[in-house]
Amino acid sequence: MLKLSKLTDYGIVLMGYMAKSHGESRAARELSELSGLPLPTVSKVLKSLSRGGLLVSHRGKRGGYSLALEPKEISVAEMIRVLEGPVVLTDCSSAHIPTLCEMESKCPVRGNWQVINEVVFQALKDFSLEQMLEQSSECGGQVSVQSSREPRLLELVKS
Amino acid sequence: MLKLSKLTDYGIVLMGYMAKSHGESRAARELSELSGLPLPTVSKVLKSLSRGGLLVSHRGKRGGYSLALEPKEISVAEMIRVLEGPVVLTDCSSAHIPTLCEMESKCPVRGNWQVINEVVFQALKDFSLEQMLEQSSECGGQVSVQSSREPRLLELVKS
DNA sequence: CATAATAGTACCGCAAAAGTACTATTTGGA
DNA sequence: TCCAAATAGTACTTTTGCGGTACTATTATG
Repeated sequence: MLKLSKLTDYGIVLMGYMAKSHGESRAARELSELSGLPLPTVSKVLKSLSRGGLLVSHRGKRGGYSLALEPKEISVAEMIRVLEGPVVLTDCSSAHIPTLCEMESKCPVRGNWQVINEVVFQALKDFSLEQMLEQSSECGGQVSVQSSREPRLLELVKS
Repeated sequence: MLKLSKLTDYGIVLMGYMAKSHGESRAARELSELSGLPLPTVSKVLKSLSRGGLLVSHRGKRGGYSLALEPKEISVAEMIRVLEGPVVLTDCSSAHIPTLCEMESKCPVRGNWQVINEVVFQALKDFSLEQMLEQSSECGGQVSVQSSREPRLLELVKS
């Protein structure tokens, strides 16, 4: 379903918590309690984010993680890339390695995947962590953001 | 990696072959030989596309499949939807069912996933099967479409 | 030096994808 | 009328990779 993995989902949520308390260092345990996610999982994800350069880690007692950049400098695309690799929809379009798809010569859609990837990537790149924290513009963010926006989405998906 | 499943990839390639010989009915065996994909796999995928309304099937001897719509009327989004379900990046944004994410009340990024989904979906919707058949505008489509375009993609992904 | 945090690694279970096989059904043509 | 060739449907097996967990090492604070 073109879905992100759960770990990626968690990671973006955790980045959201980090951004909300910007500047402050937070331990994995804290974030685990805040988010309700199991500690080992949180640790794993934070480690990835740290290795990917989106968080900086402070070891030792009173250690923790803090954001490496401003929330507005961090794009959704970047978080996805760090958490589950580059944004590419098909194997054939990820062929940096010269192992080209053996059917490439006769493939009728060859080449155009990369255009699509680029478009999707741009969409994700233009959305920053800061923007993700904002309340949805319409429907000030009360009870049911979901149900009020759902028809629109559904309409699009079903069309 | 935000990747499509192989079956979906195959499906879109097969739709490409169908579009190239527009109007003509093609049997699964033909497409299997054209594409080099194993026949059972091709059958499976064509069946899905048929059930999804993108192909029409003709049974019996001299049967086969043909396109249900004009190539320009079929979007990449539609093919993806038929082959692997609606385009939604996270579980929480697919909640038509009122089983909202239990962490929703405290989720810092709540609501905005739907905006992102919509953007991605639009990008995929605006790309038609017809467009996928066109040669890439730059680099007339000779030997190495890949290697000539790859640096651009890489640059984007790495940024 | 003890404590509390991250870093790293390795492992296991499970679910979904991918592929395959088999049978039923339909249709055209000899 | 019957056979052949095609799709339809179902069910099974294998594999892959995600998700989760445990354990150990390392680092820094007080």
